[in-house]
Amino acid sequence: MYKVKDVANIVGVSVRTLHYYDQIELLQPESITPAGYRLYTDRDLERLQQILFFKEIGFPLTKIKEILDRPDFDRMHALHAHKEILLEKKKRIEEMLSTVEQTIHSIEGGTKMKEEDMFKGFDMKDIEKHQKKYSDEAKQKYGKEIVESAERRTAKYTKEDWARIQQESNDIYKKIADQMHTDPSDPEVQQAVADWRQHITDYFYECNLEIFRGLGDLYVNDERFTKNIDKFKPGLAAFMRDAMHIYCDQQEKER
Amino acid sequence: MYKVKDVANIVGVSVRTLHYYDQIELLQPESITPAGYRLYTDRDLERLQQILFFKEIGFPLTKIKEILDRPDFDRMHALHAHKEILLEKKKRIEEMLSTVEQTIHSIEGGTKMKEEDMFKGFDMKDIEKHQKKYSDEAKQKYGKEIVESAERRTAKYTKEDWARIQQESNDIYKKIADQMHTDPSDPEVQQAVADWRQHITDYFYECNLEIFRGLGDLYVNDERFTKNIDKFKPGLAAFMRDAMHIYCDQQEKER
DNA sequence: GTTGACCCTTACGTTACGTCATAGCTTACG
DNA sequence: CGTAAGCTATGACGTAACGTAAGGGTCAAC
Repeated sequence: MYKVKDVANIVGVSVRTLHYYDQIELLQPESITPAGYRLYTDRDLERLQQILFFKEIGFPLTKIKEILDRPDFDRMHALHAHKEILLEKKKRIEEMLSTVEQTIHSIEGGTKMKEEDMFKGFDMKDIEKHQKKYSDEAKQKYGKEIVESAERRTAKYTKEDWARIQQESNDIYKKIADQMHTDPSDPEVQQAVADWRQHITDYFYECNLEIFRGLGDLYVNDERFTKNIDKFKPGLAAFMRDAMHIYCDQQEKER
Repeated sequence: MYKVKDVANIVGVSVRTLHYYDQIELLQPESITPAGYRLYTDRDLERLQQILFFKEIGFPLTKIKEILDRPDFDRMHALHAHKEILLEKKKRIEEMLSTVEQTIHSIEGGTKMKEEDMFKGFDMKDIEKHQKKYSDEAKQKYGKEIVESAERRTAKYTKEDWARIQQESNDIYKKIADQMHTDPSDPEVQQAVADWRQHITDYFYECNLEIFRGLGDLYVNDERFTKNIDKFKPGLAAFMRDAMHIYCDQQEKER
């Protein structure tokens, strides 16, 4: 029979932790004295030890309770699922690290990094400017008419409209960026690309396949586009161009 | 002038988040209507964008507030410090992953993994067994007398005593493990090693330099010791042996 | 019987919001 | 001009896993 502090010293946790585990019914001492003192047995200590093992590998206490309270619980499945979670977390942290390092690097490099470069454009003016770029480029390549019709349409948009449009386009970018580990011909990617073309058609101009293909090229040939797009994820611009080409090839074949 | 929902849509955060940022004075709208509506300006949006950048790389909001509120704040230092934190987290997760994978592997391998292998010894009996190992080994190498005197002493210990002793020895292991990035000759390490010898002398037997040095060798030559010690941190056993050797060399020189 | 070392419960603080609940404001429509 | 839809606001509780008092019993020893 061990009292709280004995247990705490033996396994190296705090008394508070034992109180808490008692409270959430994760580890309740086998007996209690008339004075209310918790008395733990060796069996309790074993359970605690198991709790600590699962805790060490990052399981939340609720899961641990499930695992320990139900002997039929599929530990193997739990471990695999948990591994996935850990891999996700690791990826997140690695992304953070890479961003931090890039930031440190670009400050050290004396580039001094204007904030406009550092952050994605977001407000109405930025979106307009962004669109202007498209327009100018498009003018040279596909004639004025389309562009002017686009400008007539965008001129009417309220700031709420712009917000929604921006949001929607961000979503598409993100969806594609999330699929960069697969192939540009992947059905999910192709669906997102189709959405992207539809988005442009809906909000800016009738985006035929010729224009769409040219737009894809623009993404890698014009560094203003490349930089902006690659902010979502490095390499996204090139990936999108490939996906857009594949999309156009397939559409043309279908006719 | 944007209302909360406009801002939320534009930058992709929730209204609640904006309320919260207002509350903790991280981002307060430039003006408020008579009805209490928050009105954000472009300047506010820029600040929000910066907040999101630092949040993305994992800074806590309190730090972000410091960074943004004080233009003289050393961002470079903050970034470096933050990088360290991220590296720590990454290490933790990688350790978890490795343990999870080991566990999965040993279950799959049909080894079925007895709990004694899976968990560190912790209770009184385990500690005693653990000590027995020392005793047996010591018997072969340094004769019975010392060992028997140790056993006479340890026989008197209560479970509280054992708990305290175990706790203390764990602390020493941890202290040394924490210094593994430095050299075994590092003063802090050497101090901990001295503590370790004192610990053994205090609670088990008069640990002279010859015995102490031999004990260090045991830590890497006997896998029962190695495995137990390396549970604190892989490589700890070897590191301790090196540190103990250096300690003994110095002590012998001083005479 | 009085220290001193333990033990107990209660309860707030932590992080960054999500999720109601309740209620006031604004705007478009009939 | 009334009203319903769609905003907005302020609480306030919940989350995870304890840390940290506060205030107050218990037990063994001197």
